[in-house]
Amino acid sequence: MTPAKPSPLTRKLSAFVALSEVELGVLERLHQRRKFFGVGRDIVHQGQSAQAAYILSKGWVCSYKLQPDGTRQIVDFQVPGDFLGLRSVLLRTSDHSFEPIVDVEAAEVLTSDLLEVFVHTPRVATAILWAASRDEAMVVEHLVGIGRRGADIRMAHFLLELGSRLALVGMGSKEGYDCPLTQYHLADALGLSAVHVNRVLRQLRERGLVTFRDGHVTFQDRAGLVELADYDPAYLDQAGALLK
Amino acid sequence: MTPAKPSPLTRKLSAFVALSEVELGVLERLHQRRKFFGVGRDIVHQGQSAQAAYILSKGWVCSYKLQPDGTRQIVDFQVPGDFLGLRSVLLRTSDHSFEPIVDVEAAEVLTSDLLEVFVHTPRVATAILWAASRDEAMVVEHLVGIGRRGADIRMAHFLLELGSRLALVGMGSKEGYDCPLTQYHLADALGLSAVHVNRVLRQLRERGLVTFRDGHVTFQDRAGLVELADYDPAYLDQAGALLK
DNA sequence: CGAAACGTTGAATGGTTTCAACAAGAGTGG
DNA sequence: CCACTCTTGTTGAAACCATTCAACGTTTCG
Repeated sequence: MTPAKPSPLTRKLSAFVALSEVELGVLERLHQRRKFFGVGRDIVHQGQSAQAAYILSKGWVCSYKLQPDGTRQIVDFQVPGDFLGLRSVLLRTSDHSFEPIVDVEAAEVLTSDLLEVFVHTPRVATAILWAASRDEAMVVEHLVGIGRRGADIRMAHFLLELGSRLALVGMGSKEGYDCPLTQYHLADALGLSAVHVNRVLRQLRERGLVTFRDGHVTFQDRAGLVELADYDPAYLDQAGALLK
Repeated sequence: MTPAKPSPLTRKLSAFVALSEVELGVLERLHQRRKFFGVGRDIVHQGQSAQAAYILSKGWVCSYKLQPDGTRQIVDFQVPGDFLGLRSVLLRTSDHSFEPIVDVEAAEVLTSDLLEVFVHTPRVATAILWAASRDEAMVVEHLVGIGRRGADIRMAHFLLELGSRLALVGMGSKEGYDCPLTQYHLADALGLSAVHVNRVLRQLRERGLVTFRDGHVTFQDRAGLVELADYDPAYLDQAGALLK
Protein backbone atom coordinates (compact mmCIF):
# COMPACT_ATOMS: atom_id res chain seq x y z
CA MET A 1 0.00 0.00 0.00
CA THR A 2 1.60 3.20 -1.20
CA PRO A 3 0.48 6.40 0.53
CA ALA A 4 -1.75 8.52 -1.64
CA LYS A 5 0.40 11.60 -1.27
CA PRO A 6 4.14 11.32 -0.70
CA SER A 7 5.62 13.59 1.94
CA PRO A 8 7.78 16.49 0.75
CA LEU A 9 10.80 14.71 2.22
CA THR A 10 10.10 11.66 0.11
CA ARG A 11 9.70 13.85 -2.90
CA LYS A 12 13.00 15.56 -2.23
CA LEU A 13 15.00 12.41 -1.56
CA SER A 14 13.61 10.79 -4.68
CA ALA A 15 15.52 13.40 -6.65
CA PHE A 16 18.66 11.76 -5.34
CA VAL A 17 17.95 8.02 -5.27
CA ALA A 18 15.14 5.89 -6.59
CA LEU A 19 13.72 4.28 -3.46
CA SER A 20 11.92 0.94 -3.30
CA GLU A 21 8.44 0.43 -1.91
CA VAL A 22 9.92 -0.80 1.36
CA GLU A 23 12.27 2.15 1.62
CA LEU A 24 9.48 4.58 0.86
CA GLY A 25 7.49 2.97 3.63
CA VAL A 26 10.33 3.47 6.10
CA LEU A 27 10.49 7.12 5.14
CA GLU A 28 6.77 7.65 5.57
CA ARG A 29 6.82 5.90 8.92
CA LEU A 30 9.30 8.47 10.18
CA HIS A 31 6.41 10.92 9.98
CA GLN A 32 4.30 9.22 12.63
CA ARG A 33 4.87 11.53 15.58
CA ARG A 34 3.22 14.65 14.23
CA LYS A 35 3.59 17.95 16.06
CA PHE A 36 2.25 21.44 15.47
CA PHE A 37 3.93 24.74 16.26
CA GLY A 38 2.33 28.15 16.07
CA VAL A 39 3.99 31.37 14.99
CA GLY A 40 5.71 33.10 17.87
CA ARG A 41 6.73 30.09 19.93
CA ASP A 42 10.24 28.78 19.31
CA ILE A 43 10.70 25.08 18.65
CA VAL A 44 14.13 24.71 20.19
CA HIS A 45 15.97 27.26 22.26
CA GLN A 46 19.60 28.12 21.83
CA GLY A 47 21.67 26.34 24.46
CA GLN A 48 19.13 23.64 25.19
CA SER A 49 20.56 20.17 25.06
CA ALA A 50 19.70 16.74 23.69
CA GLN A 51 16.87 17.62 21.39
CA ALA A 52 15.07 15.44 18.93
CA ALA A 53 15.17 16.29 15.26
CA TYR A 54 12.13 17.12 13.15
CA ILE A 55 11.05 16.70 9.57
CA LEU A 56 9.15 19.72 8.39
CA SER A 57 6.03 18.75 6.46
CA LYS A 58 4.09 22.03 6.32
CA GLY A 59 5.06 25.66 6.81
CA TRP A 60 8.26 27.65 7.03
CA VAL A 61 10.84 27.80 9.81
CA CYS A 62 14.07 29.69 10.25
CA SER A 63 17.07 28.68 12.31
CA TYR A 64 18.94 31.57 13.83
CA LYS A 65 21.42 32.59 16.42
CA LEU A 66 21.12 35.54 18.78
CA GLN A 67 24.01 37.87 19.49
CA PRO A 68 24.70 39.48 22.86
CA ASP A 69 23.97 42.91 21.33
CA GLY A 70 20.45 41.83 20.40
CA THR A 71 21.00 41.39 16.68
CA ARG A 72 20.33 38.02 15.20
CA GLN A 73 21.68 36.04 12.28
CA ILE A 74 19.40 33.67 10.45
CA VAL A 75 21.46 30.71 9.33
CA ASP A 76 18.94 29.02 7.11
CA PHE A 77 15.27 28.68 6.31
CA GLN A 78 13.53 25.34 6.36
CA VAL A 79 10.77 24.57 3.92
CA PRO A 80 8.65 21.41 3.66
CA GLY A 81 10.81 18.35 3.24
CA ASP A 82 13.70 19.79 5.23
CA PHE A 83 15.21 18.41 8.41
CA LEU A 84 15.37 20.56 11.46
CA GLY A 85 17.96 20.16 14.16
CA LEU A 86 19.55 17.08 12.67
CA ARG A 87 22.93 18.27 13.90
CA SER A 88 21.88 18.37 17.54
CA VAL A 89 21.30 14.62 17.48
CA LEU A 90 25.02 14.08 17.91
CA LEU A 91 26.20 17.32 19.48
CA ARG A 92 25.47 17.76 23.15
CA THR A 93 24.23 21.31 22.79
CA SER A 94 21.84 22.83 20.32
CA ASP A 95 23.76 25.78 18.99
CA HIS A 96 20.82 27.72 17.68
CA SER A 97 17.10 28.30 17.85
CA PHE A 98 14.21 27.58 15.52
CA GLU A 99 11.35 29.95 14.92
CA PRO A 100 8.21 29.10 12.98
CA ILE A 101 7.53 31.77 10.38
CA VAL A 102 4.04 30.52 9.73
CA ASP A 103 2.09 27.78 11.50
CA VAL A 104 4.02 24.60 11.13
CA GLU A 105 3.49 20.88 11.02
CA ALA A 106 6.51 18.69 11.69
CA ALA A 107 7.26 15.08 12.52
CA GLU A 108 9.40 14.41 15.54
CA VAL A 109 12.24 12.00 14.89
CA LEU A 110 13.96 10.38 17.84
CA THR A 111 17.59 9.45 17.82
CA SER A 112 16.56 5.82 18.17
CA ASP A 113 14.35 6.04 15.07
CA LEU A 114 17.26 7.37 13.10
CA LEU A 115 19.61 4.71 14.39
CA GLU A 116 17.20 2.02 13.33
CA VAL A 117 16.89 3.49 9.85
CA PHE A 118 20.66 3.66 9.55
CA VAL A 119 21.14 0.05 10.57
CA HIS A 120 18.34 -1.55 8.58
CA THR A 121 17.90 0.58 5.46
CA PRO A 122 21.31 1.88 4.44
CA ARG A 123 19.99 3.36 1.21
CA VAL A 124 17.56 5.53 3.12
CA ALA A 125 20.39 6.43 5.47
CA THR A 126 22.48 7.49 2.50
CA ALA A 127 19.64 9.60 1.17
CA ILE A 128 19.28 11.34 4.53
CA LEU A 129 23.00 12.01 4.67
CA TRP A 130 22.78 13.36 1.14
CA ALA A 131 20.12 15.82 2.30
CA ALA A 132 22.31 16.79 5.24
CA SER A 133 25.30 17.33 2.97
CA ARG A 134 23.18 19.46 0.69
CA ASP A 135 22.01 21.56 3.63
CA GLU A 136 25.61 22.07 4.63
CA ALA A 137 26.52 23.11 1.09
CA MET A 138 23.78 25.71 1.28
CA VAL A 139 25.15 27.10 4.52
CA VAL A 140 28.57 27.32 2.90
CA GLU A 141 27.15 29.16 -0.08
CA HIS A 142 25.35 31.47 2.31
CA LEU A 143 28.61 32.18 4.11
CA VAL A 144 30.35 33.00 0.85
CA GLY A 145 27.55 35.35 -0.05
CA ILE A 146 27.68 37.27 3.20
CA GLY A 147 31.45 37.40 3.17
CA ARG A 148 32.12 38.38 -0.42
CA ARG A 149 29.04 39.51 -2.30
CA GLY A 150 27.43 42.94 -2.40
CA ALA A 151 23.92 43.39 -1.09
CA ASP A 152 22.16 43.24 -4.47
CA ILE A 153 23.93 40.09 -5.64
CA ARG A 154 23.42 38.53 -2.25
CA MET A 155 19.70 39.17 -2.47
CA ALA A 156 19.47 37.93 -6.05
CA HIS A 157 21.29 34.75 -5.16
CA PHE A 158 19.12 34.17 -2.15
CA LEU A 159 15.87 34.55 -4.04
CA LEU A 160 17.06 32.22 -6.77
CA GLU A 161 18.25 29.56 -4.36
CA LEU A 162 14.98 29.63 -2.49
CA GLY A 163 13.19 29.19 -5.80
CA SER A 164 15.25 26.13 -6.68
CA ARG A 165 14.65 24.57 -3.29
CA LEU A 166 10.92 25.15 -3.43
CA ALA A 167 10.68 23.84 -6.98
CA LEU A 168 12.16 20.55 -5.77
CA VAL A 169 9.14 19.99 -3.53
CA GLY A 170 6.64 21.39 -6.00
CA MET A 171 6.15 24.77 -4.36
CA GLY A 172 7.69 27.02 -6.99
CA SER A 173 8.47 27.44 -10.65
CA LYS A 174 10.63 29.52 -12.93
CA GLU A 175 8.01 32.25 -12.71
CA GLY A 176 8.14 32.65 -8.96
CA TYR A 177 6.79 31.34 -5.66
CA ASP A 178 4.83 32.24 -2.56
CA CYS A 179 7.06 33.44 0.24
CA PRO A 180 5.88 34.42 3.73
CA LEU A 181 9.15 36.09 4.76
CA THR A 182 9.22 39.70 5.86
CA GLN A 183 11.95 42.16 4.97
CA TYR A 184 13.18 41.72 8.54
CA HIS A 185 13.70 38.03 7.89
CA LEU A 186 15.65 38.83 4.76
CA ALA A 187 17.75 41.36 6.66
CA ASP A 188 18.60 38.93 9.45
CA ALA A 189 19.44 36.24 6.93
CA LEU A 190 21.56 38.33 4.60
CA GLY A 191 23.45 40.22 7.27
CA LEU A 192 21.89 43.55 6.26
CA SER A 193 19.67 46.10 7.93
CA ALA A 194 15.96 46.00 7.18
CA VAL A 195 16.21 49.48 5.70
CA HIS A 196 18.83 48.40 3.25
CA VAL A 197 16.90 45.30 2.29
CA ASN A 198 14.05 47.57 1.35
CA ARG A 199 16.29 49.67 -0.87
CA VAL A 200 17.87 46.67 -2.53
CA LEU A 201 14.49 45.14 -3.28
CA ARG A 202 13.33 48.38 -4.81
CA GLN A 203 16.43 48.53 -6.94
CA LEU A 204 15.98 44.97 -8.21
CA ARG A 205 12.35 45.73 -8.97
CA GLU A 206 13.20 48.92 -10.84
CA ARG A 207 15.82 47.08 -12.85
CA GLY A 208 13.03 44.77 -13.96
CA LEU A 209 14.55 41.63 -12.42
CA VAL A 210 12.39 40.43 -9.51
CA THR A 211 9.47 41.63 -7.51
CA PHE A 212 8.99 40.70 -3.88
CA ARG A 213 5.59 41.91 -2.79
CA ASP A 214 2.60 40.72 -0.77
CA GLY A 215 4.16 37.39 0.06
CA HIS A 216 5.01 36.52 -3.49
CA VAL A 217 8.28 36.45 -5.39
CA THR A 218 7.93 37.04 -9.12
CA PHE A 219 10.85 36.59 -11.47
CA GLN A 220 10.43 39.20 -14.16
CA ASP A 221 13.75 38.52 -15.84
CA ARG A 222 15.07 35.30 -14.43
CA ALA A 223 17.91 35.04 -16.93
CA GLY A 224 19.04 38.54 -16.04
CA LEU A 225 18.89 37.72 -12.36
CA VAL A 226 20.89 34.53 -12.87
CA GLU A 227 23.51 36.52 -14.70
CA LEU A 228 23.67 39.23 -12.07
CA ALA A 229 24.08 36.71 -9.25
CA ASP A 230 26.30 34.38 -11.26
CA TYR A 231 23.92 31.73 -9.99
CA ASP A 232 24.93 28.14 -10.57
CA PRO A 233 22.76 25.73 -8.59
CA ALA A 234 25.22 22.85 -8.99
CA TYR A 235 25.90 22.91 -5.25
CA LEU A 236 22.27 21.99 -4.63
CA ASP A 237 22.98 18.74 -6.46
CA GLN A 238 19.51 18.51 -7.95
CA ALA A 239 20.91 17.50 -11.30
CA GLY A 240 17.98 16.64 -13.49
CA ALA A 241 15.43 18.55 -11.47
CA LEU A 242 12.77 21.02 -12.41
CA LEU A 243 14.74 24.23 -12.54
CA LYS A 244 17.90 24.67 -14.53
CA MET B 1 49.32 -4.13 19.03
CA THR B 2 48.42 -0.52 19.63
CA PRO B 3 50.24 2.05 17.50
CA ALA B 4 52.88 3.94 19.42
CA LYS B 5 51.47 7.32 18.50
CA PRO B 6 47.77 7.81 17.91
CA SER B 7 46.78 9.88 14.91
CA PRO B 8 45.37 13.35 15.53
CA LEU B 9 42.01 12.09 14.33
CA THR B 10 42.03 9.36 16.93
CA ARG B 11 42.96 11.87 19.54
CA LYS B 12 40.14 14.15 18.53
CA LEU B 13 37.46 11.48 18.35
CA SER B 14 38.50 10.14 21.73
CA ALA B 15 37.26 13.41 23.19
CA PHE B 16 33.81 12.32 22.11
CA VAL B 17 33.64 8.56 22.68
CA ALA B 18 35.92 6.10 24.40
CA LEU B 19 36.89 3.70 21.62
CA SER B 20 37.86 0.07 22.06
CA GLU B 21 41.12 -1.45 20.83
CA VAL B 22 39.32 -2.83 17.80
CA GLU B 23 37.71 0.49 16.99
CA LEU B 24 41.00 2.33 17.40
CA GLY B 25 42.50 -0.16 14.98
CA VAL B 26 39.81 0.57 12.40
CA LEU B 27 40.51 4.25 12.73
CA GLU B 28 44.25 3.85 12.29
CA ARG B 29 43.72 1.62 9.28
CA LEU B 30 41.86 4.43 7.57
CA HIS B 31 45.25 6.15 7.42
CA GLN B 32 46.86 3.59 5.11
CA ARG B 33 46.77 5.46 1.81
CA ARG B 34 49.11 8.29 2.65
CA LYS B 35 49.45 11.24 0.28
CA PHE B 36 51.58 14.37 0.29
CA PHE B 37 50.68 17.77 -1.05
CA GLY B 38 53.02 20.71 -1.42
CA VAL B 39 52.17 24.36 -0.92
CA GLY B 40 50.82 25.93 -4.07
CA ARG B 41 49.10 22.96 -5.63
CA ASP B 42 45.41 22.59 -4.87
CA ILE B 43 44.13 19.27 -3.60
CA VAL B 44 40.68 19.44 -5.15
CA HIS B 45 39.46 21.94 -7.66
CA GLN B 46 36.13 23.67 -7.46
CA GLY B 47 33.64 22.00 -9.76
CA GLN B 48 35.49 18.70 -10.00
CA SER B 49 33.27 15.73 -9.30
CA ALA B 50 33.33 12.50 -7.34
CA GLN B 51 36.36 13.09 -5.17
CA ALA B 52 37.65 10.98 -2.36
CA ALA B 53 37.83 12.43 1.13
CA TYR B 54 41.02 12.87 3.13
CA ILE B 55 42.05 12.82 6.74
CA LEU B 56 44.63 15.48 7.45
CA SER B 57 47.46 14.15 9.57
CA LYS B 58 50.09 16.88 9.21
CA GLY B 59 50.00 20.49 8.08
CA TRP B 60 47.32 23.09 7.48
CA VAL B 61 44.80 23.38 4.66
CA CYS B 62 42.07 25.86 3.84
CA SER B 63 38.88 25.24 1.92
CA TYR B 64 37.70 28.18 -0.11
CA LYS B 65 35.46 29.31 -2.87
CA LEU B 66 36.39 31.67 -5.68
CA GLN B 67 34.09 34.46 -6.84
CA PRO B 68 33.73 35.60 -10.44
CA ASP B 69 35.25 38.96 -9.51
CA GLY B 70 38.42 37.27 -8.32
CA THR B 71 37.90 37.60 -4.59
CA ARG B 72 37.79 34.46 -2.55
CA GLN B 73 36.08 33.37 0.62
CA ILE B 74 37.78 30.88 2.87
CA VAL B 75 35.12 28.69 4.42
CA ASP B 76 37.25 26.85 6.94
CA PHE B 77 40.75 25.84 7.86
CA GLN B 78 41.68 22.21 8.40
CA VAL B 79 44.24 21.25 11.01
CA PRO B 80 45.58 17.78 11.83
CA GLY B 81 42.79 15.40 12.71
CA ASP B 82 40.27 17.11 10.46
CA PHE B 83 38.42 15.62 7.54
CA LEU B 84 38.70 17.21 4.16
CA GLY B 85 36.02 16.98 1.52
CA LEU B 86 33.81 14.63 3.47
CA ARG B 87 30.78 16.34 1.99
CA SER B 88 31.74 15.59 -1.58
CA VAL B 89 31.45 11.87 -0.89
CA LEU B 90 27.70 12.15 -1.31
CA LEU B 91 27.27 15.26 -3.42
CA ARG B 92 27.99 14.88 -7.10
CA THR B 93 30.01 18.07 -7.34
CA SER B 94 32.76 19.37 -5.10
CA ASP B 95 31.58 22.86 -4.33
CA HIS B 96 34.91 24.29 -3.31
CA SER B 97 38.66 23.95 -3.48
CA PHE B 98 41.35 22.99 -1.00
CA GLU B 99 44.70 24.71 -0.75
CA PRO B 100 47.59 23.47 1.37
CA ILE B 101 48.90 26.34 3.50
CA VAL B 102 52.03 24.43 4.43
CA ASP B 103 53.26 21.08 3.16
CA VAL B 104 50.67 18.54 4.02
CA GLU B 105 50.34 14.85 4.77
CA ALA B 106 46.89 13.35 4.42
CA ALA B 107 45.30 9.92 4.18
CA GLU B 108 43.02 9.26 1.28
CA VAL B 109 39.71 7.71 2.26
CA LEU B 110 37.62 6.05 -0.39
CA THR B 111 33.85 5.99 -0.29
CA SER B 112 34.03 2.23 -0.01
CA ASP B 113 36.30 2.46 3.05
CA LEU B 114 33.80 4.72 4.72
CA LEU B 115 30.88 2.49 3.85
CA GLU B 116 32.63 -0.48 5.38
CA VAL B 117 33.34 1.44 8.58
CA PHE B 118 29.73 2.53 8.78
CA VAL B 119 28.41 -0.99 8.36
CA HIS B 120 30.82 -2.84 10.64
CA THR B 121 31.79 -0.38 13.36
CA PRO B 122 28.79 1.81 14.08
CA ARG B 123 30.47 3.47 17.05
CA VAL B 124 33.30 4.69 14.85
CA ALA B 125 30.71 5.82 12.33
CA THR B 126 28.96 7.81 15.03
CA ALA B 127 32.23 9.39 16.06
CA ILE B 128 32.92 10.43 12.45
CA LEU B 129 29.45 11.89 12.12
CA TRP B 130 30.06 13.72 15.38
CA ALA B 131 33.17 15.29 13.89
CA ALA B 132 31.21 16.22 10.78
CA SER B 133 28.46 17.80 12.86
CA ARG B 134 31.06 19.74 14.80
CA ASP B 135 32.61 20.99 11.57
CA GLU B 136 29.23 22.14 10.44
CA ALA B 137 28.63 23.94 13.73
CA MET B 138 31.90 25.78 13.16
CA VAL B 139 30.81 26.88 9.71
CA VAL B 140 27.57 28.14 11.19
CA GLU B 141 29.43 30.07 13.86
CA HIS B 142 31.64 31.48 11.14
CA LEU B 143 28.61 32.60 9.19
CA VAL B 144 27.16 34.34 12.23
CA GLY B 145 30.46 36.09 12.80
CA ILE B 146 30.69 37.43 9.26
CA GLY B 147 27.04 38.42 9.21
CA ARG B 148 26.69 40.11 12.54
CA ARG B 149 29.98 40.80 14.29
CA GLY B 150 32.33 43.73 13.88
CA ALA B 151 35.81 43.15 12.56
CA ASP B 152 37.59 43.17 15.93
CA ILE B 153 35.16 40.74 17.59
CA ARG B 154 35.23 38.54 14.52
CA MET B 155 39.00 38.35 14.69
CA ALA B 156 39.01 37.71 18.43
CA HIS B 157 36.50 34.94 18.04
CA PHE B 158 38.42 33.38 15.21
CA LEU B 159 41.72 33.31 17.08
CA LEU B 160 40.08 31.81 20.15
CA GLU B 161 38.27 29.13 18.19
CA LEU B 162 41.43 28.13 16.40
CA GLY B 163 43.15 27.86 19.77
CA SER B 164 40.46 25.55 21.11
CA ARG B 165 40.61 23.35 18.05
CA LEU B 166 44.38 23.07 18.16
CA ALA B 167 44.38 22.35 21.87
CA LEU B 168 42.17 19.33 21.21
CA VAL B 169 44.94 17.73 19.15
CA GLY B 170 47.75 18.92 21.39
CA MET B 171 48.95 21.77 19.23
CA GLY B 172 48.02 24.72 21.41
CA SER B 173 47.42 25.90 24.93
CA LYS B 174 45.84 28.79 26.79
CA GLU B 175 49.01 30.76 26.18
CA GLY B 176 48.91 30.54 22.39
CA TYR B 177 49.86 28.44 19.39
CA ASP B 178 51.91 28.34 16.24
CA CYS B 179 49.96 29.52 13.23
CA PRO B 180 51.25 29.62 9.63
CA LEU B 181 48.43 31.79 8.30
CA THR B 182 49.16 35.10 6.59
CA GLN B 183 47.06 38.22 7.00
CA TYR B 184 45.69 37.49 3.55
CA HIS B 185 44.37 34.17 4.79
CA LEU B 186 42.71 35.91 7.70
CA ALA B 187 41.21 38.50 5.37
CA ASP B 188 39.79 35.89 3.00
CA ALA B 189 38.40 33.93 5.93
CA LEU B 190 36.85 36.79 7.84
CA GLY B 191 35.40 38.60 4.84
CA LEU B 192 37.69 41.61 5.31
CA SER B 193 40.40 43.28 3.28
CA ALA B 194 43.99 42.46 4.12
CA VAL B 195 44.57 46.10 4.98
CA HIS B 196 41.82 46.07 7.52
CA VAL B 197 43.02 42.81 9.03
CA ASN B 198 46.32 44.51 9.64
CA ARG B 199 44.65 47.39 11.43
CA VAL B 200 42.46 45.14 13.55
CA LEU B 201 45.43 43.04 14.59
CA ARG B 202 47.33 46.14 15.58
CA GLN B 203 44.39 47.34 17.61
CA LEU B 204 44.06 44.04 19.47
CA ARG B 205 47.77 44.07 20.14
CA GLU B 206 47.70 47.63 21.45
CA ARG B 207 44.79 46.79 23.68
CA GLY B 208 47.01 44.12 25.22
CA LEU B 209 44.78 41.20 24.20
CA VAL B 210 46.54 39.06 21.55
CA THR B 211 49.63 39.22 19.44
CA PHE B 212 49.82 37.60 16.04
CA ARG B 213 53.39 37.81 14.81
CA ASP B 214 56.00 35.66 13.10
CA GLY B 215 53.70 32.68 12.78
CA HIS B 216 52.72 32.64 16.41
CA VAL B 217 49.57 33.65 18.24
CA THR B 218 50.11 34.73 21.83
CA PHE B 219 47.21 35.36 24.17
CA GLN B 220 48.27 38.21 26.39
CA ASP B 221 44.92 38.58 28.10
CA ARG B 222 42.87 35.57 27.20
CA ALA B 223 40.10 36.40 29.66
CA GLY B 224 39.77 39.86 28.19
CA LEU B 225 39.65 38.42 24.69
CA VAL B 226 36.99 35.90 25.68
CA GLU B 227 34.94 38.72 27.12
CA LEU B 228 35.35 40.91 24.05
CA ALA B 229 34.33 38.13 21.70
CA ASP B 230 31.68 36.74 24.02
CA TYR B 231 33.35 33.44 23.26
CA ASP B 232 31.56 30.33 24.41
CA PRO B 233 33.07 27.19 22.91
CA ALA B 234 30.03 25.06 23.74
CA TYR B 235 29.32 24.66 20.02
CA LEU B 236 32.62 22.84 19.63
CA ASP B 237 31.23 20.20 21.97
CA GLN B 238 34.57 19.42 23.55
CA ALA B 239 33.00 19.35 26.99
CA GLY B 240 35.68 18.14 29.36
CA ALA B 241 38.57 19.05 27.12
CA LEU B 242 41.77 20.95 27.67
CA LEU B 243 40.61 24.51 27.24
CA LYS B 244 37.69 25.99 29.08
C1' DC C 1 -10.25 53.59 17.36
C1' DG C 2 -5.63 52.75 18.78
C1' DA C 3 -1.77 49.80 18.71
C1' DA C 4 1.36 46.88 16.50
C1' DA C 5 3.74 45.02 12.56
C1' DC C 6 5.53 45.90 8.22
C1' DG C 7 7.04 48.75 4.56
C1' DT C 8 9.11 53.11 2.69
C1' DT C 9 12.09 57.13 2.15
C1' DG C 10 15.68 60.95 3.34
C1' DA C 11 19.78 62.58 5.65
C1' DA C 12 23.77 61.95 8.45
C1' DT C 13 27.19 58.88 10.21
C1' DG C 14 30.57 55.37 10.17
C1' DG C 15 33.01 51.07 9.43
C1' DT C 16 35.54 49.13 5.71
C1' DT C 17 37.47 49.24 1.20
C1' DT C 18 40.32 50.94 -2.21
C1' DC C 19 44.31 53.19 -3.79
C1' DA C 20 48.91 54.27 -3.11
C1' DA C 21 53.25 54.07 -1.20
C1' DC C 22 56.88 52.05 1.39
C1' DA C 23 59.59 48.63 4.49
C1' DA C 24 61.60 44.14 5.44
C1' DG C 25 62.78 39.43 4.53
C1' DA C 26 63.18 35.28 1.48
C1' DG C 27 64.32 33.33 -2.50
C1' DT C 28 66.46 33.52 -7.32
C1' DG C 29 69.46 34.01 -11.05
C1' DG C 30 73.25 36.32 -13.07
C1' DC D 1 77.62 38.00 -3.71
C1' DC D 2 74.62 41.28 -5.23
C1' DA D 3 70.75 42.98 -7.61
C1' DC D 4 66.16 41.62 -8.44
C1' DT D 5 61.68 40.11 -7.59
C1' DC D 6 58.03 38.32 -4.80
C1' DT D 7 55.62 37.89 -0.69
C1' DT D 8 54.13 39.77 3.46
C1' DG D 9 53.38 43.42 6.48
C1' DT D 10 52.38 48.41 7.43
C1' DT D 11 50.35 53.07 7.26
C1' DG D 12 47.71 57.34 5.38
C1' DA D 13 43.99 59.50 2.74
C1' DA D 14 39.92 59.39 -0.02
C1' DA D 15 35.82 57.05 -1.46
C1' DC D 16 31.91 54.12 -0.72
C1' DC D 17 28.61 50.91 0.80
C1' DA D 18 25.65 50.09 4.37
C1' DT D 19 23.92 51.53 8.95
C1' DT D 20 21.55 54.34 12.02
C1' DC D 21 18.20 57.65 13.16
C1' DA D 22 13.99 59.59 12.24
C1' DA D 23 9.68 60.19 10.24
C1' DC D 24 5.64 58.67 7.98
C1' DG D 25 2.21 55.52 5.33
C1' DT D 26 -0.39 51.27 5.25
C1' DT D 27 -2.63 47.33 6.81
C1' DT D 28 -4.20 44.23 10.27
C1' DC D 29 -6.28 43.12 14.34
C1' DG D 30 -8.23 43.29 18.98
